[in-house]
Amino acid sequence: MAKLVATIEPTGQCCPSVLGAPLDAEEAAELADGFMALADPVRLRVLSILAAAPDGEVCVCKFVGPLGKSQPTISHHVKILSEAGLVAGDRRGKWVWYSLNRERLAALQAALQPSG
Amino acid sequence: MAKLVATIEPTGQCCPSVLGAPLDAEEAAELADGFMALADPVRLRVLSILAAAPDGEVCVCKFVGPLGKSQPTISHHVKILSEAGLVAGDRRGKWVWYSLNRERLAALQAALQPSG
DNA sequence: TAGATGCATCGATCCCCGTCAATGTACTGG
DNA sequence: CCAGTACATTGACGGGGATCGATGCATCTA
Repeated sequence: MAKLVATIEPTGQCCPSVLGAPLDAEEAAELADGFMALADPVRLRVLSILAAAPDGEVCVCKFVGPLGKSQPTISHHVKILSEAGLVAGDRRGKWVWYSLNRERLAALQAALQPSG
Repeated sequence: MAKLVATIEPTGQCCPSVLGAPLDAEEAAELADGFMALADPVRLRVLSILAAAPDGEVCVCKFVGPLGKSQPTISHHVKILSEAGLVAGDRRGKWVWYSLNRERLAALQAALQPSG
């Protein structure tokens, strides 16, 4: 096995955590950017659709109808998710297939981990 | 033993999760409200200070200096956290002591849980 | 090459958020 | 009571997000 979860030390910490030591301004700003990307119903639904996709990829056109928003609005939200590192797009001919970055999502999840 | 974690069923789910089945509009809006409360550096630092407090309680006056914001601004953010159910205040004479609602925070954390 | 399709960008609009000074409210102490 | 302290609320300002129609760009197809 190539690499474990970094060899967590008792006192150490791999990522800034809300429940660990008090955050400084920079750490807080970085985490806030991540949660800001999650702070919209449309974006959360985009993520959940991606997570539920059998092959882990969804064409942008599959978001417009189900989410009830215009195509520019969907494109806007997908861009925000992309800039936040939560999704990645892959152009294939006319279509762009987006996939979920589960590591990035796990990092935000870890910031809320009770143990710190 | 009184009550386990609700007897999780393979297909069932206790709370809306971003990584489970696609979220409907209502579930997504509810989760988005929670993450919106986390999407600010000042509020994240308030939470982290509360989490790091030895007795789990911090007087509001202890936020103003370290966070470098005015007293009304701090009061504004604490109110948002309170309305989101993430903190609770307890008035004792002149002072108001705030404490962290770790269950509410854990619920948001669970919504990002990889298993669903 | 012309038209159609999928997606991104632009421009405009509306609304909400973060911030602070000023003020209000509640409690304490003299 | 009155002054002071701790916190909340108000009002105003600036900035940015959410939304959509119109438009631009790339690709496919006839």
